[in-house]
Formats: sequence, structure tokens, C-alpha cells
Amino acid sequence: MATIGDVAREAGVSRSTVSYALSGNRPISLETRQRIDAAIAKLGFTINAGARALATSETMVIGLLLQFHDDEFPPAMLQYILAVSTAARESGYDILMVTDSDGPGAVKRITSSNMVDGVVLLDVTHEDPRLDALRAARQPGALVGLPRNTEELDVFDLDFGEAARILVDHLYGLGHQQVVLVSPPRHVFERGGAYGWRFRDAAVERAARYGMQIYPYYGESQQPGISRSLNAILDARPQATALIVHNDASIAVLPSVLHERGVEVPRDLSVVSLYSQDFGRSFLLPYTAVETSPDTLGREAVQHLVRRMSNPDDPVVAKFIEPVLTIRGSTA
Amino acid sequence: MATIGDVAREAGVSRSTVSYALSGNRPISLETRQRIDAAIAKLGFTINAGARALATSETMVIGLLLQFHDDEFPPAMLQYILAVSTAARESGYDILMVTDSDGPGAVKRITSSNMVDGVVLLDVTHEDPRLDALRAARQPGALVGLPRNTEELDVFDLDFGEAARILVDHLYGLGHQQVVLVSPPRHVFERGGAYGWRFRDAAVERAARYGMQIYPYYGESQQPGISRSLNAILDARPQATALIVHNDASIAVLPSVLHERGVEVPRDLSVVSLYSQDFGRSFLLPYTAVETSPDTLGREAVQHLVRRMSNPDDPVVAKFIEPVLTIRGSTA
DNA sequence: GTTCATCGTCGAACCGCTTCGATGAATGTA
DNA sequence: TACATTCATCGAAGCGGTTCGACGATGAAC
Repeated sequence: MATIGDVAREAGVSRSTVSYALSGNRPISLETRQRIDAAIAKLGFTINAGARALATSETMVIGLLLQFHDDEFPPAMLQYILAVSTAARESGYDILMVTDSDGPGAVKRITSSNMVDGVVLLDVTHEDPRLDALRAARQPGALVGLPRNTEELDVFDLDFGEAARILVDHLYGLGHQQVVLVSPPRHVFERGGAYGWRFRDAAVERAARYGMQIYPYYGESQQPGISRSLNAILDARPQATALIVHNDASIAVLPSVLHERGVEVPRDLSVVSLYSQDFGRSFLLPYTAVETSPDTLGREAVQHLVRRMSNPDDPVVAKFIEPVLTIRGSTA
Repeated sequence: MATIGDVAREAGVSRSTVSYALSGNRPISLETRQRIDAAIAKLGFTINAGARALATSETMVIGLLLQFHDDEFPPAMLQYILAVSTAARESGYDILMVTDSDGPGAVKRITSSNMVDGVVLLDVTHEDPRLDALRAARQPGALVGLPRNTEELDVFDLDFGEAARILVDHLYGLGHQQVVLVSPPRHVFERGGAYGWRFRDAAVERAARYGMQIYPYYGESQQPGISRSLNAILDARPQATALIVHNDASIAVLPSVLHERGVEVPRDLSVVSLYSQDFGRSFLLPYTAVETSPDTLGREAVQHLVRRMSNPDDPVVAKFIEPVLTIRGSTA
């Protein structure tokens, strides 16, 4: 493999000159630059990323930390992964994807060994054990999901409270008085997935203000439990005229459950939910829903992370992206 | 950040001694080792991965190359990603996940800059343009998916031909004579996704041998086209008594399509397919199917890759994992 | 015709770690 | 007692880059 030294020799200049030509950090005469370019082409030289990282203390790699919990619906996660990866590449970074079950250990490992310049944490919980490790790290981080303590950390999430209010308002506007809410599985709440209660509490509060009846339930995450629980919920509340589903796994199977029950939307039941456009397309979900925008979220997280790498002392940001309602005609 | 030099000073030994203590490459006296351990603990030293990589020419990182095509069903891909990531970590490697739309460029970039010790290519096509880049690389690669030319390359895939034969045999054994086959979308074939025709050709050949009628169709990859095409296919072949679905997107929506048509499985129609257990669980698929084993495949690919890194001259391997039929009672 | 910048280039030091060869001490052998 | 081994450690060189300070050559300013 050709090194910068080989290029230098071939071009008849010093190594530092080649380096400057490569980085553009100092002026180089046109003629020298051309000789260097020719040498690079001739030798097929590519800069050694590791050596550059050692010299510059910049790896141009971002760590992406995620875990697959049993209580989560994998397809939903993929959209974040892809968004982060794409956004990173646009900023010149590569992605080191880490799925260790030991989250804090993984954060520690990749930060303290200097494998990455920064870290994106997906699916952050209320008391996320990874955060201490992240705070102790030299590298900055960006969180997707809202922890209890956001000190020193940049967080990005959907405004679930507002999402809930938008959906409740929408149903209230149509005259619904009895509403069932399907939340994420109980286990998500226990784990500290704050989006669960942020949404639920806001929905309950808003419904109460309107004098609506709202009946919250936990969903399930694995078949056949998902269908079973949906059926049980619907059986339990026959008088409800609307359903709010805040759970990817449940919404994905809802069409077949409703079909099986002979329930027609929106004639017999109005349905609203939260999911991304892509997710809805994969599963043919025809419901009026708040867009969860994993692509925007992933991209924002990466962009802010990259910015913070160069400006470590910028004020911390907490960005809650605004939920947008997409009307798909599943309410009446 | 503490370096190995700091540790050496703290422990009162030379840097090389610390290095040997860390790697175990030379004997170190118990007493010295303890002093070094104490120093490491006191300073919170972690080895710098970049520097080590530069010195050893081993990054302990594996590149994972994948792309999301519009004609693919994203949830299926995730299982491979997870399997590769987990297996890699078990062997002490991290994963650099690259989703560039320019596949060959991505391979070139991460290999020639020495960012990785090896590469796993997912979803390899018949004439995959990434293979030339891979062959030109110093690092070995492992392919998931079967290209036309496997020279110099280790490949891993399901034995799709055998899978087709197993399914056809199964249907034939039950007395079916008219069978509809839903293949991957046409676009997958055009792109060179060989699993499409490997399966189809074997199924057709086998059916012919038995004197069965088999009607192959392309599926679709995006809703609402998936449901529409399934309906069109079923309309076109009312006399068929069995359905073979070789397409993740189609099988995922099949339950609701059949339900909508009032078709009961297996009373009105027998259905067999190919998908992994996890996939089936996410989507509650009740069909007798061949297990696609993405976890086995991903793990095998990584393990062989790791082996090849240390033994570059081992003979090339092409491993086709044996399809296993899981009976779920969707045939009669 | 000096003096000063500016431009383009070079050499050397450094980033943090590994590894080779050398060295001195301890041990075993004749 | 002398010599050969083995053990534990050290110093220096090297991995492939970047960057700082210096320096000669130009050209501009006075």
C-alpha cells in the first residue's frame, strides 16, 4: 500500500508538502500540486484513515447505539438507523453501529478508546443507564428520546404531548366522547420509555378538559398477544367510538384485527395513530395519524452532533419536533 | 486522556513493558503486572484503538455494506444486520455500517483507507458491482447472496433451489396440481437478485417433473400495489389450490388480503412460503414455510470472515444453508 | 537598493501504540 | 567456578499521517 511518503518521493517533494496539498491547509504551487496529483494517481494512493485519526484526533466516525428490546417493534427502529446513517455520510462521517446488550459498557468502550468523535443514542429512556457513561466521555452525544435529566445533553424527540393533544382535539372536534387509547406495552413504561406516558398523560389531561371519557390500555409487542390484547380491549369498551393507537406493533396488525371483527373504519370506529409515512406504506396503514418523522429526527440529531463536535460550548439544545397530522379519512 | 506512557511512568516501568503486560505477548513478573494494573486503574487508562490499529494494522472493525432498495421490504433486512452485528461483537469486532447508494465506491472507500479488516456484503446480486471493488481490496469479504462469479469470494446463502423443491414436494405430496407462485418483484430480477430465479426455476422444474401446473407471477414491493397484485393473481388463477409466496412484502400482507377475499386457509387455499421465525412472529404469519435463517447466515458469514482474516489462503467457501420446513398447518 | 511581507517548501517533532533486538539478573548445568 | 539459558525489562524504531517553525525566493513598498 502506498503511503504519503511514497507519493512524496514519486513527486519529488517532502511528505509535509503532500499533506498540505491534500488538506489544502497551506498554499501549494500549481505545478507541485499537479506532480503530486499525478503521483497519487500513479500509485493509487489512499490516505490511511487510522493514521490520520491518530494525528488529528478525529476519526470521522459517529457511534450509533441501539438495542433491540423484546417489547419493541423492530421495523420502526430501522428508519432511525437509516436516517442517522444517511445524514452522517452527508457530513462526511461513517457510522459505527453498536448493538451490545450492555449499553453503558458499549458507550464507555467506544468513547474511551477514541473510536468515535461522537455518539447518537437511540431510544433513550427516562433513566437511561447509558447517559452517565456518555457524560463521562470526551465526545459529545445526541439523544433520540427524552430522559429525565437532560443536563449537558442534546436531546431530540417528537413532541408526544402535543401529538396527543392534536389527536384528541381532532376526535373531539368530530364529536367523539368515548375514546380508547392503546399505549405501548407495559414493559416499555417500566423500562422508562417516557414517550409512553408523555403521550398518555397529555391525552388523558386533554380529554378530561373536554369532558371526554378516555380509556387507556397497554398494548403488546409480540404476536399473538398483540391481536389478542386488541380484541380484549375492544371487547371491554364496546361503547367507545374512537381508538387512539400509540404503538407500532399494534397499529401494524390493527387492520386485520378490525377486519376480523367486521369493524369498518370509520363507519363503526374512528381510528387515529402515530407512525411515519414509510412505516404506513410498508404496512398499508390507512389511518389519520401524526407523522413521527424518524428521518427528520435522525438527521437533526446527527447535524447537531456534528455541529457540537466543533463547538463544544454551544448551549445545550432540546429539540421537540412538531407533530403534523396527516388526514387519511379514518375518522368520522 | 491517559496514554500508555502515563501508565508506564506511574508504574515506574517502560512503555514497552506496559504494552507487553496488556497484550500478554511476553512474560511479565507478577509484581510488575500488579503495579501496572494499579496504574491503569488509577489513571483510568483505556487503550487508544486508532493508535493500536496503526501499529498492528488491525482495526478490529468489520464493514457491513447494505443498501435499501425500493423493491425490498426493510424489516427483512434488519434481521441480517442484527445477526452480523451480534456475531461480530462476539468475535471482538465492531461494525462499520455503510449504506451509501454508491456501493462500489463505499467498498473502495472503507477498504483502501484501511478503516476495516474485512467486509460483509448483504443482498449480493448476480452481477454485483461491488465485487470488483472487493476483489481489488486487501481485506477479505463475505457475501450474503449468490453472485454469478464467486471466484476468490466466500459466499453464504440459503439454498433457494432446495427450498423450492421442498415446498413443491410438500404440496405435491398433499395432492395439489395447480399452484400459483408469487416471486419477488420484477425489479428484483432485473437488478440481479438471483434468489428470485433460483427459487422460481427450481420450483418450475420440480413441478414439471410431477406434471403439476405452476403459474409464476411477480409480486410487488410497495403498498397498495402489493395487495392489488395479489388480488389480481388470485383472480387470474381461480382453479389453483395452493399458493407459494416467495416475497417478504407479499407474505406480510397476505393474511389481510385473504381475509378480505373470504378465503380461508387451508380450507379454500393452501399456502406455503419462506420467511424467518422472527419475521413470522412480527407479522403473525401462520403459514407452513421454509425458515430463511438470517441469524445463521449472518453469523456464519462473520465467523468465516474472521477466520479468513488470519488465514487468507484457506480455500474459498460457498456455503448454502439447508432449508428447513416448518409445518404450521396452512396446507391441506 | 534596502527592507518587509508573502509564498511555497522542507525538516523535525509528534499522535499513541507495538515489536524487535539488546541487556542484565537469576537460574541451571557441567 | 565458568558458561549457557531463561526470564523480565528497556530503548529505539516504526506504523502513516499532521503541523509547527524555519528558510530561501519573489515581489512590493519606500
